[in-house]
Amino acid sequence: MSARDELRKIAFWAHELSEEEAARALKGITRRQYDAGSTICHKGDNFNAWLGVVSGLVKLGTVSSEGKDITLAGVARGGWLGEGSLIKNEARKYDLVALRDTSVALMARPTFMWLFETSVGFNRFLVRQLNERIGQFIAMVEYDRMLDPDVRVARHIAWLFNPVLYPDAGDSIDMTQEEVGLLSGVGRQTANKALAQLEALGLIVVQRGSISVRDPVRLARFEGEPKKAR
DNA sequence: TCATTAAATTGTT
DNA sequence: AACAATTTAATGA
Repeated sequence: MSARDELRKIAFWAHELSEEEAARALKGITRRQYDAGSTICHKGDNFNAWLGVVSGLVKLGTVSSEGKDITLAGVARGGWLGEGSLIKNEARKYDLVALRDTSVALMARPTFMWLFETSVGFNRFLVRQLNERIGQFIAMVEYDRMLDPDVRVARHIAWLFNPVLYPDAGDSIDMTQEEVGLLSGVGRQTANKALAQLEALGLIVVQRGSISVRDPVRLARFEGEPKKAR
């Protein structure tokens, strides 16, 4: 099997690379397993690798001064993160925690830098990913001011299925309603109601400990139930 | 394999 | 936030 096909199993951007680049990338990647709840890297660590989520779910967050757990984003399987800290060669700004039993791929910093400096395809992927994330953050600021919890929950779930960032995510994700709440910045109880609402609309299917998306397009565009029908 | 118990998750107030 | 109901996991006969 070619290096590119081999790499494709854990990294969807493999098709952007030449055969030589893929071979070199593969050599710089190691695999590691994390149990549910375990910390992959702490804020402030010098985690010298670029991280890909092969299976499971990783939470990006911090702990506030009062010890409250703040979830900033979820990264679904297929997602790659940490290029910012790698490129700038600085300490991690957030904690990374495995929410489920999670298998990750770690690309050593020298390998990452080599790809970054030599591979056009790799940079195409990086730019696409950054662009997508910026769009997400802008949207987050935008809807943060209209506090419809159903919309917040809908967006956050939809983002976990972003086809640009996580093309291999499939259509279901293992998350409790409490985790949905943490991710969306609403209480568990609110998350519960929102999920029920979204399920009633046929956008998702809620199962115990997991959520399946039925209509990703409408879910991402969901803007709440209008008070008056249009 | 089945029954019992503990733990986790969910639905409500 | 607290409580009850439900589902899953773990244990041991």
